[in-house]
Amino acid sequence: MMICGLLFLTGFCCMQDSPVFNFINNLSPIPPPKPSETAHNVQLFKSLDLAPVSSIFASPHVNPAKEPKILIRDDSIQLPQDLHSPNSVRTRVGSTITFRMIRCRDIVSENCNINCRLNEAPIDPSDHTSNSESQLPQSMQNGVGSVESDKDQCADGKTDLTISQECTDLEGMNLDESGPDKMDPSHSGMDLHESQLSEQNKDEPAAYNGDYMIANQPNSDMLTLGLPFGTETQSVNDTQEADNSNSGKSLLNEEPNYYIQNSAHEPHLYWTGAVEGAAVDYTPQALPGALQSQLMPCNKLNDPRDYMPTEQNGLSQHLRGTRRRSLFNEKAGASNKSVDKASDRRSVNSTTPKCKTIPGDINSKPLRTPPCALPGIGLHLNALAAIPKEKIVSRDILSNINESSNLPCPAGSSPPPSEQNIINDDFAQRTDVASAEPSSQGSPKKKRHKFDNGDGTSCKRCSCKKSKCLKLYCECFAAGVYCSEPCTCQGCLNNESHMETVLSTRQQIESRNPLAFAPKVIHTSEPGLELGDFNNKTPASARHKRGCNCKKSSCLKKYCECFQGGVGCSISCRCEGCKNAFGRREGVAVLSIEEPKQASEENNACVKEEKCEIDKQLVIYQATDLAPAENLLTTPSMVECRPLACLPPPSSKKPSSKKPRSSTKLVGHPSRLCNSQAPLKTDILLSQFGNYAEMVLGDSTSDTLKGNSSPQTSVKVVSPNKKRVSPPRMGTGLSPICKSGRKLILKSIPSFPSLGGDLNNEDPKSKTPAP
DNA sequence: GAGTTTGAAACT
DNA sequence: CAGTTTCAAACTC
Repeated sequence: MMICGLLFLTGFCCMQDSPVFNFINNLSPIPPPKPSETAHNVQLFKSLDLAPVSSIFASPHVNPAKEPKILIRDDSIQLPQDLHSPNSVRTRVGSTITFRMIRCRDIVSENCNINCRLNEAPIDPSDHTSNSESQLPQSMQNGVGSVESDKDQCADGKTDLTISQECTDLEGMNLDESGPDKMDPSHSGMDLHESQLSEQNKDEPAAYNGDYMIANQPNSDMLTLGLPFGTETQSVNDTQEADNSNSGKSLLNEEPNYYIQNSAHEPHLYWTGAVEGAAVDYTPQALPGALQSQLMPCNKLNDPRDYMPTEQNGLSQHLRGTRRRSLFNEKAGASNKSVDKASDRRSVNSTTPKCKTIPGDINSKPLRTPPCALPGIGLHLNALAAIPKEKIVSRDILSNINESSNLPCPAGSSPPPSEQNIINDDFAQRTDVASAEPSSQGSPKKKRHKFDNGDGTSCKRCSCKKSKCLKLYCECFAAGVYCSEPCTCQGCLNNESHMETVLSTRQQIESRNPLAFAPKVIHTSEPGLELGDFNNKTPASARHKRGCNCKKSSCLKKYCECFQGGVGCSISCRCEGCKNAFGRREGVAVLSIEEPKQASEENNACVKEEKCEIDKQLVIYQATDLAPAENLLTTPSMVECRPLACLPPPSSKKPSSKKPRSSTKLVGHPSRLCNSQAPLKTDILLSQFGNYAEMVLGDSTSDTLKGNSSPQTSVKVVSPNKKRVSPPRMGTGLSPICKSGRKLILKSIPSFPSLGGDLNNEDPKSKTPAP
């Protein structure tokens, strides 16, 4: 029965003709990439599969219009019937993006909560199982949205909540999952779960850091989810009811506000949402990556699932992690290790019941999922998986995303993780890069394992001492995220409690340099145009926006932003003796000639090595069709879309004071956006989002996300000889994730303000805060 | 883990 | 805008 139901749902979702699909398409200007379709399907599928229980009710907050589950959940929540009505559905759909974002948030927080509950709160396994089981069938029968079934499920209490949360997580996860696998009926169903579970157990020790868990609860949305353990059972029902009143409205009607508020209060939440949104925003090239990254975050979110015995976790993570990961990982063993570790952490943490939860602690560093955490990834790219509470997005994820995005994009491509991104931050891109370096340089040791996404989106862990984390020196601040637990900073003011200070500081910095928070790597809409094709392989499309000024590092070390970002140096660079493996800037040859022969020789050697590695990576990507999208490498910077950065200085943006290049497009990391957003106040955030999104979407969307480009771009990128934007940045995490979902998100997401001059966007003006 | 190096950011 | 200082990451030992 379940299988049939799943198949039915997936089929439904897959159907382009389906109202949902149409609706989605209408929403987003960007043509949904094929992956997206799969993603949707996947999501639906997962929701059903993974969480039969989940179907019960996702967190009341989140009601993805798209997903039947969500609807169901809402119903369970007692949302107004309107919602259920076709109309209601549509409304939701319209707000889908928002919802999704919320969900991401919720997912994270929820996951945390869930974990805590699971661990801490006594739960009757029998109940849980029974619920889940029973629910599945119901959900199946009910189809997308049987309210009643949901309600019933909800009635169960804790168990239900957990389940629902899981479901939500799953949903989020679904996004991540690219999906073909998921789509497969074979995979779907209990079988998958079992296999996955077993794998999960193995792979993921499970210990989730309580820290991660901690986060969101304080917020209203999360409140329900975040109920104190002790009160969980009762609270569940109560909360649900309360949520019903609130959630129903807020979610559907007030989504924007809701979203914003949450974000404002809790970076995490904000992040998650941001992440998705970010994905949307990202340039086309970036988008794919971004989407993935977003998904990744979601995946990371999934991590919580890991805790859960449920099969779901296993599915999402497992699939993602193994496959995607493998792609990147293969590239750089080191990176892989880092990723794995990150994943391990998560799993471990997740498994461990402990929730450090500090229900109320907003300030406390939000959960960061370990950047590396991303399923496949470690996190971040910091971001998602690990998403620090505040930073949520792990660069790992981002990195993953970025990487994926980069690959495909290269031609045109794009972007970014730090963390992830994502969640993470360290992951992909940076790791890749790092890995590349070591190989070339042979200094494997040291690269810090930050969870960088590549660009820092991923979980960044700063260790600021004097800057109070209010300067660009601070990665967290620069990434637009609040400092979180992993940070070892002193006198940190980059937290929610000092939100105003943070914002004002950001504004100051932006007023000084509108692009200060912009992604460091720019992807030109047309590769090679502005920047010109440098002899090097790096596609002109992705270049360091500003250019580096390296002198001693020869652009072969992370000191070089270009290198760090996995992009070649561009004309704008003022570096000396540039040996950037990703592409030397023009004129470098001359410089190199001038330079001592030794240097040149060394450089060449290094370059060759790096190239080889890169090529290998590229090949890998090529090999896997999906990979490109997922893996698209994005430079870390790319990954990092920072919403905050996007925020136009309140007063006025300086047109392009320094760096902005009219033609070039900024690629932001989705994850990053998310991150940045978190810290930002809602108003600002909203406005930023819109603009930012526009910026990103404008050009890039066409390329990567739209799906049009994806294949081609990926291929181009891959082109063996040329080192393109090295995936490196992208971070280890390949988070294929959110490919499809992202698009949706993008549209829904308000456009972000364009960055200074770079962005052509109209947005700055248009910024219209969300209602 | 401590210390050094490096280059961006901040400041003047 | 240029030069200097400050800063924290990257790197080395």
